[in-house]
Amino acid sequence: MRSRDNVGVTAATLPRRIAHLDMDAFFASVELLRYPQLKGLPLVIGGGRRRADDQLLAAHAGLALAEIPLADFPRLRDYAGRGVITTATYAARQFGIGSAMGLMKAARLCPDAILLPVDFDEIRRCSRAFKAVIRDIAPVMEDRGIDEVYLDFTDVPGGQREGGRVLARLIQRGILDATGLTCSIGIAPNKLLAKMASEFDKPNGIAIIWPDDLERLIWPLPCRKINGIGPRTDAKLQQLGLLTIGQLASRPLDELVWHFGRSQGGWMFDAARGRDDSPVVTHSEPVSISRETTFERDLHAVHDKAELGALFTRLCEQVAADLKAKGYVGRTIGIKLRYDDFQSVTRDLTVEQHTADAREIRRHAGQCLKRVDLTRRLRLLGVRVGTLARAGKLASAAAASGLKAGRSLPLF
DNA sequence: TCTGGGGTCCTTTTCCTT
DNA sequence: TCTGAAGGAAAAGGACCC
Repeated sequence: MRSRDNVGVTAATLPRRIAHLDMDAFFASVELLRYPQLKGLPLVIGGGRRRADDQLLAAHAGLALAEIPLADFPRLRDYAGRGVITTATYAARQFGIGSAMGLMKAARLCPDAILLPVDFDEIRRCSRAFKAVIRDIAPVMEDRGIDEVYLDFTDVPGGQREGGRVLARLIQRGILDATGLTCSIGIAPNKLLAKMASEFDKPNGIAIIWPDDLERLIWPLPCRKINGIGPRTDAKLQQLGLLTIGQLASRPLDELVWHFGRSQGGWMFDAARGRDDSPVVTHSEPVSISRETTFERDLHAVHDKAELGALFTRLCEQVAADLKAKGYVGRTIGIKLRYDDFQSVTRDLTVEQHTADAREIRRHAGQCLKRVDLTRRLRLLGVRVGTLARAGKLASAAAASGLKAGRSLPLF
């Protein structure tokens, strides 16, 4: 029996109703609001080292954005550099273009596709706007990044009606009115299933999963559809002949633990059965703050010493600025390098005093740099600060200790 | 062929102390 | 003094996500 309307039940017996909301093609949709003339055309968002549309905007100053002629938009074929695609519209995907693909490869597949850089300020503004709408309606919200959230409908008034569909519709309408954007919502007894459900009816859809839908709707899906099974784990599962979630669910716990370890094996065993009791987390503190950059061309620690040194300093300054802007200090300072063969290494160092000072960060990060092989060519350099604490709580202690600004050491 | 940037979490290794 | 066990913290790497 299915009780889809739970009018009159007491709070203690309300079944969990968890929603996952995912904005539809968020980055591309935000651009289409500005440039409606691009609707239906192959559009790629990404790159961004150079603002490909700067010239466009400069050349048409005074003209409404919607009136800029199509012929003047930057095309994929004109791009030179190392970027990857953040997102592509369906029209672009028809050419075989997809997220995370190198832009140079995409340019070969569809040279005429329009290329726009990610406008993070605008994206963040839209993100705040749609989340504000949601919070007004369903305040138990877990932020899962720029374009998606989990919601706990269980105790929201009306959250149980039609299994959550009524509330979901209300949220969709509110977001559309406030931002002009559409989203897809999946509702299920837990986050795991809600996340899968939100993909069932895209775009602008609502999908509901009930406990007894597991075999019919979930088990035929590939294992990769489980949030947490990525390309590596999926390849390993395929080697074991486990292609679908149903096949995964057919394996005993000890077999999965044998192949994947206690933690991951146990988790997969539950996930394949649609079990997940993780809560909707409404508040979280950051664990680390970092900045990294991939160079236009591979650099060498000796031959490109000046350039690398300047980049390194800038990364430290950016991390320091980010820490200060967000009100944190940290005491684990680390670096990340990527060599020309794409091998990555990290080194870090935990110090006594928390800091958000650029010179201090550079000094400790410089110590880390001395512990890696700098004879090979580099393609990426990053700086990270972890073991964070709220700046305010430590401010007085730092002042009392008479913290001195560190001397910067010659590096590179 | 080509592979960004900013994160989190987990596992394994290493080092230190008792 | 040497050795080993055990446990914890830090370091390093890897997988995954948006």
